[in-house]
Amino acid sequence: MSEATVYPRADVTVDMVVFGLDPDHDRLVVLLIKRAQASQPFDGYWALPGGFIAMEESLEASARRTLEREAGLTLSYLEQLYTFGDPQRDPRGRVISVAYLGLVRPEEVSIHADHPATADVRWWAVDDVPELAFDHTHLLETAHRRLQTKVSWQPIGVDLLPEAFTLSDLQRVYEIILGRSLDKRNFRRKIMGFDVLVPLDQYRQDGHRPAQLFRFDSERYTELLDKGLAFEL
Amino acid sequence: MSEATVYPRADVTVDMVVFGLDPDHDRLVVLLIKRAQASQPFDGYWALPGGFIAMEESLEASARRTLEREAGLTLSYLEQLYTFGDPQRDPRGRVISVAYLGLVRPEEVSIHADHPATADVRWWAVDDVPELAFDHTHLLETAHRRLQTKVSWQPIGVDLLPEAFTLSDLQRVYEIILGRSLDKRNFRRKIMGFDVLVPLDQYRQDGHRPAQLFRFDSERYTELLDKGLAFEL
DNA sequence: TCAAAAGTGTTTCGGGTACACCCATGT
DNA sequence: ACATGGGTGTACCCGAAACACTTTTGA
Repeated sequence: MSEATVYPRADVTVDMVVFGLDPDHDRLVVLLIKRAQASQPFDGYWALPGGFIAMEESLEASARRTLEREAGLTLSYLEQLYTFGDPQRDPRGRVISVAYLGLVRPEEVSIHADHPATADVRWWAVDDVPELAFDHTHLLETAHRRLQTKVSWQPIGVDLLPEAFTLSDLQRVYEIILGRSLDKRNFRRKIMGFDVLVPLDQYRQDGHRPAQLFRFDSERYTELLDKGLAFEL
Repeated sequence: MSEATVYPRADVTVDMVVFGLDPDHDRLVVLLIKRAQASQPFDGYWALPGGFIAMEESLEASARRTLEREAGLTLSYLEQLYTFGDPQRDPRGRVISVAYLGLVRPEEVSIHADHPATADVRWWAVDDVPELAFDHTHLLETAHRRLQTKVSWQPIGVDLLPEAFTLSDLQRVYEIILGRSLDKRNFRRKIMGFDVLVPLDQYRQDGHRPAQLFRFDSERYTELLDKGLAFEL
């Protein structure tokens, strides 16, 4: 509620916790950026991608732009996570960070999968990240928890998969995120009961019995929500 | 992630959505402040209490201080709600608002219950608030929804009541917040099953059969959470 | 004695969970 | 023929929801 103000102002940044799936589809990965050797503090540390907000754009637009600029990525899902404003979180001064949680499809993950050892932008397995700059380890943990709870009442698992996917793919996503195995029959019954997956006229052929491919029907999902029906697990 | 920066900076404020209970214990109320007639824009409109963050204090501390300063209130519950950063939300310039959701006990509500018609700080029934300044109607709706969902999996209903309360008091709180009536026997069984209410050696006498008073045992509740047990409804 | 709120158990129903076998394909 | 993942149905159990009467007090 600013009257013409004389208050000193904090910097406002957006930090991004972007999750994807390993090419092997068996681990959750997160996008990190290596800070330049010359940039004090935390030089050489890995950190979450982020950047200053622009004056004329919304926070969400800042989030998407930042990611486009720093990693050339397009998100399939984006939600605001939390705002971190501890006065000590950045040693250089008061920086308030609005953190966002993002998800990408596998095509996007492959963008930085090339030279993992040397590149300064790369995907890291979530349970094997190095020590991060600033309070970013804390942000990452917060995002991971949020993903785990959210996935069980919103079908955001599909945003980690290609447009067309099999039920086993989807189950694997849930198992990876939740960190426990699920019963195949119960999972299928549950998911199909929501009536938000539509079968395609395609099957995946991979040396075994072909698997039915589905796509997520987001209109149907919106209908469901409006009707007050809850997606659960 | 600021390097020594040349970016223009946005203002950062904290806006507070503080809920309480009507003295009659039958409505949810929210604290509003009337903007001075001279303060463009939205002069004379009612608005949520709020203020600029101080450079050396945390966001949460800013929230509590703001409320203390503008209304002399002490909160029994406080949580970050969401950060609103639409470039157009304040016509005077870029203002990013970190919104907080707060709850107060009935003693605090009575502070501004005196001369409701004339005072410039007063409690309003949530489903009867006037048109608010800025995007505050939107903030209020967001907070109200959050309260409704949160109350069903965290026992924050107790933060709207005095230290000592009866089971009927607590049930009424839930009914007011959720907007529907609950079965008395099921409610009691459920609540007592969590083992977080301890009976006091006191009864409330109000012209009818005396009612057992309880207090909320927050240590026990923390234990529960650690054991992974979930409070539900 | 009446009005008003406090307090108390049992039955029913539905969803969650556990569980094992056959099918289609490629090698 | 065999290995690999795809696909399907049923029984049990527990927690949620529905439901009505007795008790205690003040007026």
